[in-house]
Amino acid sequence: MVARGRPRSFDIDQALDQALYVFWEKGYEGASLPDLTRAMGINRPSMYAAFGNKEALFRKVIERYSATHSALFAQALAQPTAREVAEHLLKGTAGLCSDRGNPPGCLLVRGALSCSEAADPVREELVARRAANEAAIRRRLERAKSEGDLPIDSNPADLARYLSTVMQGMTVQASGGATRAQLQKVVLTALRAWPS
Amino acid sequence: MVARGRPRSFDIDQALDQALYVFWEKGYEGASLPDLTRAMGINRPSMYAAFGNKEALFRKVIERYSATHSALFAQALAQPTAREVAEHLLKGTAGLCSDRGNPPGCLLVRGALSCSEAADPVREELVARRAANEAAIRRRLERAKSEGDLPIDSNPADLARYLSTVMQGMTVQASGGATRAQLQKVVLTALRAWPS
DNA sequence: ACTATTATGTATCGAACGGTAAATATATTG
DNA sequence: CAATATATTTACCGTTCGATACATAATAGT
Repeated sequence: MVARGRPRSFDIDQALDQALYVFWEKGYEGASLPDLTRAMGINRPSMYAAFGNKEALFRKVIERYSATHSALFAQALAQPTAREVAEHLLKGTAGLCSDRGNPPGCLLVRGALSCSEAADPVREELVARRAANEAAIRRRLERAKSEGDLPIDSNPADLARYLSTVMQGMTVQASGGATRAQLQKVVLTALRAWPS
Repeated sequence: MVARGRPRSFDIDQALDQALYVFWEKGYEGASLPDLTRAMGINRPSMYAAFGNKEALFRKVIERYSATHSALFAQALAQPTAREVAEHLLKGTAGLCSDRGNPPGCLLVRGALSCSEAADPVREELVARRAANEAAIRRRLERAKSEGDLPIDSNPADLARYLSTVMQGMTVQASGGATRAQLQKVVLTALRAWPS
């Protein structure tokens, strides 16, 4: 498969990164095509030729976002104890949510929490990805419990949901202007609920 | 001040309630004027005559929403101990977030978490109201601390932010389909972080 | 050089957006 | 019964939305 025709004048991944930033800040529906193409440095037909349409672009952006951040996620789940898993997840989220280089909070939450019917497929995709992340935490905690790393009366599903809730809440906090130091204190408080 | 001219054919508060429901479900930008006027049972010029424009309508809806729910809020803050304040806030939020009669979660979070620049004033209004609610919790906990109802080494601001974070996280959870039972378990876990 | 293929730039599409002008309907006041 | 005042209805405004048709530019293969 050799390249034919006029070569593309922009880098796909670089353009996706620019689009990511816009979607992250404004959400799926809040980001207009002029917003996106301006940030990407291309014009509309080039975007449609390369990515299909707005929704397909968003899905590719989400895919890229997840791939980038799954490393941090996987690293947290790879911690030796459940307690350290929780710590890494919460502290990592606090760090991400207060990274001045990015819009505040998590794209999976900000992307389409509420929207018009037209964006429902996108909203459901984000719901599914949040659920998948929570399920991954739950499975890790189930393993921890079977290893005796969590008390016999603890509930991995409940703990996973609690962690997800606090992480998602941090996105709202960050969107409201919470600082890194403030989020880190939230993490310390939240960890006091962890079974010992 | 006596009524003159043709009388209004609809009830203002009832129309606001219908608009509330639409904004609650779709957010400020996701709710279109046809969505709103259809739910309100009136046509566009009547809406503009009665409320001004879409943003003014939203602000009146928010005002009404806050007034309705401030009762629940005030009741929680009126609990005798800090522990009971936290319990009431979290359990009340879990109940509200999983009320099948309403869209899932809190309007102050769902209304405009991320949006286009055009909706920034509305987003900032919601940020301010969330901050005001958190400040009210903080003041109640400061009082509790001064009354010896909270440990001397506890931090009311941090605890208030933690409660806000969990409550806001529950809105995201509810938007993702979490059930009442699941949210109640989140509350029980979250309360284990509470200082004794 | 010529053809085939792909990307880009311009100019535009129909639909939906928030918002209104103007005419008509329904009430109170004198 | 006018005269006045407000509400509703219809039809429409200009703008922005996501998405494209079409002509032009730039590459590879023969």
